[in-house]
Formats: sequence, structure tokens, C-alpha cells
Amino acid sequence: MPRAQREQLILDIAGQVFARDGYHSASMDEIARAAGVSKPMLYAYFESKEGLYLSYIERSGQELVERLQRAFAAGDPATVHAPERVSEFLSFVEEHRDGWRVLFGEASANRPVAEQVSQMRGRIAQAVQQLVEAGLDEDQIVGPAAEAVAHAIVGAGESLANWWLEHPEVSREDVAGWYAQVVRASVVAVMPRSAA
Amino acid sequence: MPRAQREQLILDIAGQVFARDGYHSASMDEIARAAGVSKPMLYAYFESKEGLYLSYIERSGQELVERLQRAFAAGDPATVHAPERVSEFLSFVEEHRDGWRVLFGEASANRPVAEQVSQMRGRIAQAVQQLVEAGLDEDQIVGPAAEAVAHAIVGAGESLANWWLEHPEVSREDVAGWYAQVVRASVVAVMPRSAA
Amino acid sequence: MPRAQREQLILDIAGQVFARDGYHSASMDEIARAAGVSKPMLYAYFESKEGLYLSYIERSGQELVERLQRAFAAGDPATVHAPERVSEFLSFVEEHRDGWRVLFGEASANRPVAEQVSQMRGRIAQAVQQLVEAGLDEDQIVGPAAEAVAHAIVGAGESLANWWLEHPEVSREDVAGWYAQVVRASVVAVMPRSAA
Amino acid sequence: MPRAQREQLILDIAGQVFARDGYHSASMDEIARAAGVSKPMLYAYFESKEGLYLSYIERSGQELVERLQRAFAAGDPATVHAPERVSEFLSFVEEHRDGWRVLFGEASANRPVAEQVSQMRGRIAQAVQQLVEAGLDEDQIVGPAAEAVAHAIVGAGESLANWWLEHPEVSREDVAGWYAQVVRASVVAVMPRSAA
DNA sequence: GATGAATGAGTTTTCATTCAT
DNA sequence: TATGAATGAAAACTCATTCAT
Repeated sequence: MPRAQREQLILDIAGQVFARDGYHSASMDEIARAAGVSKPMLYAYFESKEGLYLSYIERSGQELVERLQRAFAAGDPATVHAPERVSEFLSFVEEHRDGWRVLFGEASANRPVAEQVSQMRGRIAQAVQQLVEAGLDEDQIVGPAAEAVAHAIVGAGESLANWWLEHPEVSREDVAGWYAQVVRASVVAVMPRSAA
Repeated sequence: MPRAQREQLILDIAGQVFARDGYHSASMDEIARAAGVSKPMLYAYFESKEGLYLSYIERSGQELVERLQRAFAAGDPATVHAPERVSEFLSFVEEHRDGWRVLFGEASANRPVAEQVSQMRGRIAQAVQQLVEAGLDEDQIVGPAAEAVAHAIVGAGESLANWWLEHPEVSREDVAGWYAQVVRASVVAVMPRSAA
Repeated sequence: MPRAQREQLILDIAGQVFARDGYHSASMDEIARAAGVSKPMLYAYFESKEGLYLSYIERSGQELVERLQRAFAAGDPATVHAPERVSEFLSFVEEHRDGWRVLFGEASANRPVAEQVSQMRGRIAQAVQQLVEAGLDEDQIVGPAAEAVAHAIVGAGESLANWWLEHPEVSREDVAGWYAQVVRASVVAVMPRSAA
Repeated sequence: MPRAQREQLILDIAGQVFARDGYHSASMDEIARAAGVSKPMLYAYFESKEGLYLSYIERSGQELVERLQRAFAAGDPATVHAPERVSEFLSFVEEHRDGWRVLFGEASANRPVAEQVSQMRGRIAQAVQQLVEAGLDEDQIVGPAAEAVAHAIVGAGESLANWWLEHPEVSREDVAGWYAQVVRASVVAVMPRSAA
């Protein structure tokens, strides 16, 4: 088997293991065994565990960025946010679960620990969901939309807050204002008749 | 020093270390040294590394959830998304950086690894930012708003995609539709004159 | 509570723990907790873990030796080995299980390890038992006598071999001769009509 | 050096250390150093300390059981207890001191502790020895025979008592009866002219 | 006399990494 | 090229033991 091909195979397997166990808990032993190669091969091809990981997210990230750019940034601005575009991006997530999980999923690492963190996030999402639903008439709540939007809102806030922590020169008021608007607009957009 | 007080002190320090290094890379030795106590104390008070971590996120999460609920869920729906409310939440993030980072920050774990992942996210955010700006006249772009909103949008998508992976019964079209609307509404809301 | 009395109480508890877990696996923490005293008390009274253990086997051993001497060594040689005497000794074992186990029982220490060793001994005892039974007519085998004698024979051999290891000046032939006679006599004694 | 061979070498060394220090006090560090390998090898080959120990007693026990069965159980019942047979078994003990000590020796564990226990047993054996000698004319006592038989008797009692503790359904009278007979027969067998 | 609080020193175990073949 | 065999370094965790009060 030529080297290039074997490298791809190893990356596939490594992705599975990283996605399942997280960077730290994944062991080179396990990856080598799962890929059916010897450990020294892993080192010959990728230098180190870190090198292997970086190679993997490089490959995954490359494709993800391209797909996202195709989904979001290309073509006529008027149609840019069209669901079909977004759908393409979601297809990618679906087809490349491992890559997505490694880049954006919650690092499993230690089972009970990950669970507790995830539970905390869940509680927050629930609170937001109640808020979303509070602005609606009871009969407007259709299935999982409210739950989904709640997660989107939480994720937006999380990301925004993290960004802000790296940009302390931006005032809290500004950030708060933007986020407030995003939240309000999201609720209104998805739940159109909402009075929120 | 009475036990209860020292427990709080240890939790503070542990939070710093966990926030900086991530769960796995944080070592009990380091935490003990930083807290100025011996390792056996850590075990006497928190049973295990996992126990220490869980204690920490319990304490942090408790307060975060409360703060978020106060920010979002209380009072008159009409004023619920008011920036002042959101601002309160951001205050919390600011005051409890460590707690926030441990719960919602990017697990550092391994420096270059974290950096690469973070860079990848950055590139995606940039693509989205360009998209946001594409819908605006050049003179409308005011400072960091577009960047901030781009991060919010990315975070929303990330969170939504993760939620969807756990809810495969929801159709891709639905999720795509919701996300598309969230994105569009967010852009419009923050960049009001945008034609997007 | 006066010191002397408390010492006795602690020794009782310590014996239980030592008998259950073995010297190494027994922890001072556990003994202190079980005895309802603080660890520093244990050290004030017995100096060290070793001191505690030695105190315990001293107390137990003292009584055991006395009982054995009374059972075996006293009085008219003709009646010395009478079952009533032996019975007294067995009473002691029954009443002082912990003491006996600590002095002569198989050290538990590590469960699976102890089990494996014990199994090995069991297999040996079985082989001996078959031998004992081989010398009997089938209808002579009455209940557990053969099994019991087999264990006695194994124990005698074990003890004899250990003794011999410390007395290399004694010839193997002599030891073998004595042991052979003990075995034969034991079988005959307990299974009287045996042709062995 | 091929793996299989090195495994045997490690087992040999481990046996020495276990025999000298007992299971608990033996440390993997020490075994590795003594065997001239690194600790990870120990784990690669035997999984754990427990695994190493079990491997060792498996290997030792296997051979011991076979030897014992050959010594005791084979051939014509009439010659079964012949000293030559027993002698073979003693040869094994002599040649496999470590294996024997690990399986049947007094677990050293902690030097002074083991010593004290051993001393206690010694005192008991002495008492029994006096008893044995009490039944003899002074000029009949030939060298170490009485001492050896005393140890055999003590070992038989020890083993019998342990067996009885696991079989409480057997009456004390029965056990006492059997033991009494074993004792009497042993004395008579080895010290033939004794009136005991 | 009694103890809550504290620790030094050691244990087993794991893992990324490399060399000899 | 490929690997079986080997390891240095560090991790989590435990325990007998001792102060300060």
C-alpha cells in the first residue's frame, strides 16, 4: 500500500478514536492497533501524537472551511442565507461526524466529567427554551423548534462571551446589546407570530 | 484554617489550573503546589481528581445557571432580552473567568493543539464575517460589531449542529431552515440597514 | 474510660480488622474509625502499627499457648492426648477466631491472590484425600473424616517442610521417614480397618 | 532475548522477591530492578502486580501439585507412603524453595512482625515437643526427631482447625477425636517404644 | 487526655516515544 | 520499509505518622 493512501487510512481511524475519546485519552497504542499498523509507523508518518492530531484537524478543517464558505459566502448576497446553503453545511457535519466532533464537539475525555458539564449546559438551554416559549401562545409551540433555537441562542452566547474575553477593549454594553438583539431576532424569526 | 474555608480556597485555585490546562493536563501535584497544600489534603477533601473537578463545576455552574436564569427568564417578557439583563450575565462571565472557561471555554489541554483548533474556528468566523460585511455598505461597518456577530453566528451553528447530532429524528431541512433564519435575523438586527 | 480498658477494646477491634484484611491491608484509619477513637490515640497507646499488631498477637498468643499447654502438656501422660483435651483447644479457636486467624490463618491481604493460593492448597488436599480413601473399602468412608485427615496430613507436611528448611543439617531421608510414618499412622488411626 | 524466555526469567526473580518480602511488601520497582528490566515490561508481560503474582504461583503450584500427586497418589497403595515417595516431594521443596515459601511459607511481609508470629508458633511447638518427650525414656530421645514430629503435629492441628472453621457443620467432638488420634499415632509411629 | 488537620514518602500504573533488527 | 521489544518520565492515589490546639 502506497504511503499516501495509508496516511489517509490512518487519519480516518485516528479521527474515530479522537472523536470518541478526546485528545488526551486517545492512546497511540489504540490508534495503531485500530489502524492495523505498528506504532513506529505512526511516528514515521506523523512525527508525534500532536502531529497526528494536527494532521487530522488540518484535513478535516480544510474541508469544513471550504464547505462553510461555499455554504455561506458564495454567490448572490440575497440568497446567501438560504436554507439550501445551510443544508449543505449540515450535510457535511452528518457525513464527517468524527471531524466535526473533534473540532467542535464536547471533548469526551472522562465520562462522568463530560456528562456533568453537558448536564449543566442542558439546564441552561432549558431555561432559555422556557424563555422562548414564554413569548409564544401555547398552540404556537411546534415540536422541537423552540428547543433547537434555545441551543442556538446558548451557543451564540457562549461563542460571543469567549470572543469578548479575548477582546477586552470592547465594552460590555456593546456586546450585551448585540447579543440581546441576536436573541430577540432569533426568537422572532423562528417563531414568527411571537410577541417577544 | 478551618476545613470549609480551605476547601473554597482550593476550589479557587483548582479552577485556575483547570481553566488554564484543561481537565487532563491539570495535575494534582500542580494544584496542590499552587494551593499551598499537600496532595493528600486534596484527596481527603475531594476524594479524587474527578471529585475535585466536579466540585468545582458544581460550584461554578450553580451560580452561572442562577445568573443566567435571572438574566433571561425572569420578569416581564417584553423586557426580557433587554441589554441590561444580558449585561448582567456578561458581568458574571467577566468576574468568573475561570469558571466560565472550564464550563464553556475551549479545553486547552495541549497548547499547540488548542491553538490550531482555535485558529480553525477563527478562519470560519472570518468567512462568516466577510459574509456579514458583504451585505453592508462599506461605511456601515462600525468597528468590531461584524466580527462579534460572526462569532455569535458560528457559535449558534456549532451548538445547533451538536444538538442535531443528538436528535437525528429531526430533519435536516428543519434545522437548516431555523439556522438560516437565525443567521439572517441576526445580521439584520445588528446591522440594521443591511439588505441581507 | 480508663486507659487499660480502652486498650483492650482497641485490641479487640484491631484483631477483627487484622483477621479480615491481613496486616498490610489493614489501615490505621480503619482501625481508629472502627474502634471509635482518633488515630493519635492509637499511636499514644501502641507507638506504631507494628506495635499495635505485636500487642495483639502477644495477647492472643499468650492465651493460645496457655490453652494448648493445658490441653496437651498437663497431667498424666496416659490421658494427655485424650479428645477432651484437644476439644478444649478447639474451643479456644472457636471463641477466638480473630486471634487464631491472625496467628495461623491464611493472610487475606488481596482477595484474588489469597483465593488462588487457597485453591492450590485445596487441590493438594484433594489429592491426599483420594489417597486416604484409596486404602479403604468404599463403605468405610464415613462423611468428612477422610477430608479432615487429608487436611491434617497436608498441614503436617507443610509444617514439617518449613521446619526442615530451617534445619538443613537434618537429612532428607530422616524427614521423609518421619513424615511417611506420620501419614501412614494417621490414616490407620482414623480409618481403623484400612489396609493402608 | 525472546519474550517467552524473559518471562521465565522475570518469574524466577519475582518468586525470589515474593518469597523474601511477601506479596504486599514486594514492590514492582524492586522486582524490575532485580530482574534487570524496566517496570513497563512487567506490566506489558503480566498486566499487573496481581497478574505477576498469580502467574508465579500458577507456575510453581502446577509443578508442586504434580510432584505431590506423583509422590502420594500413584501406584500400589501398599507402597504409597513409602519414604522414597515422600523424599521426592521434599526434593521439590528443596529445589523450589521460593515457590514453596510463597505458597506455604510464612508470609514475611514485615520482618519483626513475621518474627514474632514465628516465635509464637515456636513456643507452641516446644510445648508439644515436651509432651512428646514426656512419653519417652530419656535415652530414647534421638536428636531432632521429637522436634520434627512436634512441628508436624502443630501443623496438622493448624490445618485441621482452619479446615474446621470453614466446616462448622462438623462437630467439635469429631474433629477433636480425629486430631487426638493423629497426634497419638504420630508419636507412637515415630517414637516406637513410647508408652504414650 | 484527645483530636482535627496535615504531610513525606512511597505505591501501582500508564503512555508517548525510540531502538535494534 | 516495518516492527517487536523496551523505557523514561510522570500520573493518580494511599498510608503511617505527627503537630498545634
